[in-house]
Amino acid sequence: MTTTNSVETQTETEFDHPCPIRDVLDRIGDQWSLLILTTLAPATLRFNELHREIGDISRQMLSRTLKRLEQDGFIERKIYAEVPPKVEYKLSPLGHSFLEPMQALIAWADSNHAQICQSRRQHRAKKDGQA
Amino acid sequence: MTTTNSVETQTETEFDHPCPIRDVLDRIGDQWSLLILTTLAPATLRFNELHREIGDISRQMLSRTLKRLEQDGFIERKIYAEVPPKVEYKLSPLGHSFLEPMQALIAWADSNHAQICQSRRQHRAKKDGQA
DNA sequence: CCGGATCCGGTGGGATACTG
DNA sequence: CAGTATCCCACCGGATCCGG
Repeated sequence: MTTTNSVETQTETEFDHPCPIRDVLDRIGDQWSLLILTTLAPATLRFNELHREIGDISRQMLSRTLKRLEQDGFIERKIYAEVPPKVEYKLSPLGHSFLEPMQALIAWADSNHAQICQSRRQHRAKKDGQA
Repeated sequence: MTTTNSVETQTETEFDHPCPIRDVLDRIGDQWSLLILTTLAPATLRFNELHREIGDISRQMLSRTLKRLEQDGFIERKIYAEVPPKVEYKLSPLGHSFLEPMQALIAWADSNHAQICQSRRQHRAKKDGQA
């Protein structure tokens, strides 16, 4: 196993996660990262445009998630020295390349979501029947 | 946006998540699901075999995650009416089909992990330089 | 307009002990 | 062997208020 969380009791876990897959998924698996990336895929957007576009995200989480995505190199942030401030976000080449394999997964999710829901209902039915 | 978490104040969120991608990622994005699936991909395993194989997972989480994966139809569980008990876990067809697009993502993570780490270090360096 | 700071609840996940 | 029950903490994410 490539886990090895052994010694590092650090609260950081910021860089050099030993397992690439885990590392990537930890970043992408959160509530918002992927949604932001896909929203940003077709267009460069400003902060509040993004906020309106996504709708049900708090400004906090948007800000926080954007920062992480930027740190990880998925998106690029351009600040215009204007008043009022203007900040634009866009995907980096890395971000775009990430979305390619991700598209396959998204397509899979779309195709198989119904089956998953059905499976859940069946198990739910069994349980209710027993109880 | 397809989020619509509107009314459902239920603690469950068990079935019928409106957004397929979110739904799938919520299940798969946790610490253990994917690791279990990949471990189970090449071989059918018993509970404790799985436990040893993964190593740093608690039995609780193993049990809990297996149950969810089974409910969602990713794995199948076969109980042998023996003493001592014997339970085998294997991927379902759905589970196998899921791993196909997932492989692409795993490959991507492997290829680009170094770049992500580097990007993190650069940002870290910037911050430290300023501070 | 673009966020940061703070508070606070829900949940993921570990440790341990117990059951069938 | 294959789990469950309980406790407990860390962290994610929402709400709100504040600053540049």
